[in-house]
Amino acid sequence: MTKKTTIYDIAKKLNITAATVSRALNNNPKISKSTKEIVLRTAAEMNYEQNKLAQALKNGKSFNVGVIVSRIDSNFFASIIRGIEEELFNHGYHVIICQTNNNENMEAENINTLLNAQVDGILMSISNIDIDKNDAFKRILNKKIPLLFFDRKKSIPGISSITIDDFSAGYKATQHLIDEGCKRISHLTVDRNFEIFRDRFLGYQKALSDNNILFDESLVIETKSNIEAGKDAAKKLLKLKNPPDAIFSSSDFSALGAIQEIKTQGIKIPQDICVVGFSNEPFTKFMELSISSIDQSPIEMGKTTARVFIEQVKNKEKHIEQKVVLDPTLIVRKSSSRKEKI
Amino acid sequence: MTKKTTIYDIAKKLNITAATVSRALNNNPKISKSTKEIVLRTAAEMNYEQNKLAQALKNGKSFNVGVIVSRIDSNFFASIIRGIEEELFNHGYHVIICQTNNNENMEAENINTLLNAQVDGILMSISNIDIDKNDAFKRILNKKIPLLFFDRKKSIPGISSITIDDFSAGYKATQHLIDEGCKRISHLTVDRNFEIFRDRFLGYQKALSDNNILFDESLVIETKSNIEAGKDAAKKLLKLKNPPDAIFSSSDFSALGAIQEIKTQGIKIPQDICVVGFSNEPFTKFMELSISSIDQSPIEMGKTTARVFIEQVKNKEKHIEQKVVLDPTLIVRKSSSRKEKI
DNA sequence: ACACCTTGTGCAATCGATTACAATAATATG
DNA sequence: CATATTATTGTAATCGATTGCACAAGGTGT
Repeated sequence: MTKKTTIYDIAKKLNITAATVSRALNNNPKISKSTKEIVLRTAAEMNYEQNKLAQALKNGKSFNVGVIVSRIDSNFFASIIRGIEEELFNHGYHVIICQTNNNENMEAENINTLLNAQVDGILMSISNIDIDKNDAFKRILNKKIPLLFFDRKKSIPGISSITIDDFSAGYKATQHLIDEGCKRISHLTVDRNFEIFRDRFLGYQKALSDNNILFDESLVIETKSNIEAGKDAAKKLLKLKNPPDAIFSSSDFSALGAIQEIKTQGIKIPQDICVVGFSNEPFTKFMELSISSIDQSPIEMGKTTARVFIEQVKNKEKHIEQKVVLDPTLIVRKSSSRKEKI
Repeated sequence: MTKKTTIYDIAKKLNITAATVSRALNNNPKISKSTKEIVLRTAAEMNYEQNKLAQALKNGKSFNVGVIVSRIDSNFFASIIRGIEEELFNHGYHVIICQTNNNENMEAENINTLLNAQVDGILMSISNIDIDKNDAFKRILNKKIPLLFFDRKKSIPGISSITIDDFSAGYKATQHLIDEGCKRISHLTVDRNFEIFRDRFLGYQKALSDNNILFDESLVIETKSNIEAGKDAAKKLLKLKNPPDAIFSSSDFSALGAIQEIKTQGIKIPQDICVVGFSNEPFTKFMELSISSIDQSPIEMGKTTARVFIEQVKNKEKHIEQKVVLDPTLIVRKSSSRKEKI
């Protein structure tokens, strides 16, 4: 008796039609109360469980949503996914996760398999920039299922996105450093071809000019987002004839690397150099020399993404493009607190 | 033309049957080369993509696997899921994630919805202990789909599990502390009703007795796995007439809390008190006073879990119970290195 | 030239649920 | 009491792909 019971089994047992059973289970008003009762009771007795697959095939709705990120074992993405899952769960959706490892081919492959699996939508943080040539994207757009970008977006007409205001984040961080008395502020970025990194950079630049500080490209270093890269960047900066008195990094990891290198060289943080990171990774708070950082409220970002998706599913017709921009929060900690706020 | 093309569309265009198209696409040897060629070409031209849902309904195989954890935004679980996803992707499976937040009802609910979604297997880290009364489990067992436990398991005949050797981990950590010269070793645990915590405790006990150190229950504190709890535990311990000279914590977070409290009280680590945590959370490595910990190689655990699942799917008949026990690694860092190894 | 075997396709049922339309029974209306 | 109306249930097609069985055409052997 491992065979699962279907509505046909119930129908046979009650000498009625599968159609009636289906209607009774769906609480169709056309079915009499007595029939509904007996069907429900019998279904329970027979341990009936709806086969979502059959249902999905019939209605063209799988109640599965694909989420694509570069990697899930990053606190930022994991938190976003947590938010997405929690929100979608309440609407009966399941989350299928895919990782690209920043590989363009994986991205395309994931999109394709998700589409074949008939997901009802795809939520993704884009990993590469030159997607246009990639026709996996065309497939999504051809199907009418919602596509949403979170965090890393690409500007495509009609496609909604949920991001934080990276420009504002860059501005806030820089302004804060200026407020702490810093004059020569360096910026560690990753790749300014990406909107998010360019915007952070632009915010940084704007804050400088708003405070009449001359922008100096030699203080900007493009580097990877890891500790080693941060150390290397710090080494370069400290070798300058006129080294910086602050570092605003687009990554907590390179910020940490920079801090380690700076301390190794006997330079004091925050007295000699202030440091602000980005993403509010858990470790920034735990350090003895806690690291100031920009919080992107990833769980909220995930929930918002999910909510926008739900909206789009409900209003199939009005495919309104939404560009939700969340406000980042600067979290000031010891690495940039000369004034003993904390 | 947003309508997706099916094998029927291809069939109509070529004046053949859908059956033939299906066989051609599946490279069935009964189909002539010429037919195969034209079918494949036409399929490509028409942008045909297989509807996995229909296929799943027919074969009873969805190629979806459910993964249930308490929360995804924990480095440990996220890494496991990363491992699972990477491994299963190569076999064409997708991963559906569910979170229970350690809520027994959510656990049951997730299992039920996953089963209704016709997943081909469920991989989970169990969150509550008294599952027996819960009949969601019976449903899994009644269906013949594989159920696997990772990390937190429950001993159920016929059910495989992938865990680390928690006893060995507890033993190693304790032995290490003893080797560093510690005599009064405290243990922070969470809930010894869980196998994993009990085993760590038992390993701790065994190491003590193997070294002729008297076990003292007053040095064992059951506490939550967070920083505050760790601080509180440390306070209690330091108030003892005879305080410990080492702490082995079943959680990196409470270890961190304990460290913070100990330092606040002006006591030196590792000179006065050595500390070893558990899980090798990323922050343990980043701290200036880096924290010794037990690495559970979560990615490997995830991959192994996925592999065992694949095996079970392939040998449907031989439902061999496997109990894979991975070897934990003690990572010695500053918090317990009196001998300046690092 | 006839029985027989290959090879390649078509026919039709199936997976499980949904739903427009038809049909029947029950009740109401004049 | 006949007809109109309503309440319920049944019939059958459909979603898209798979597959056992039947069948036709061509080839082989005698």
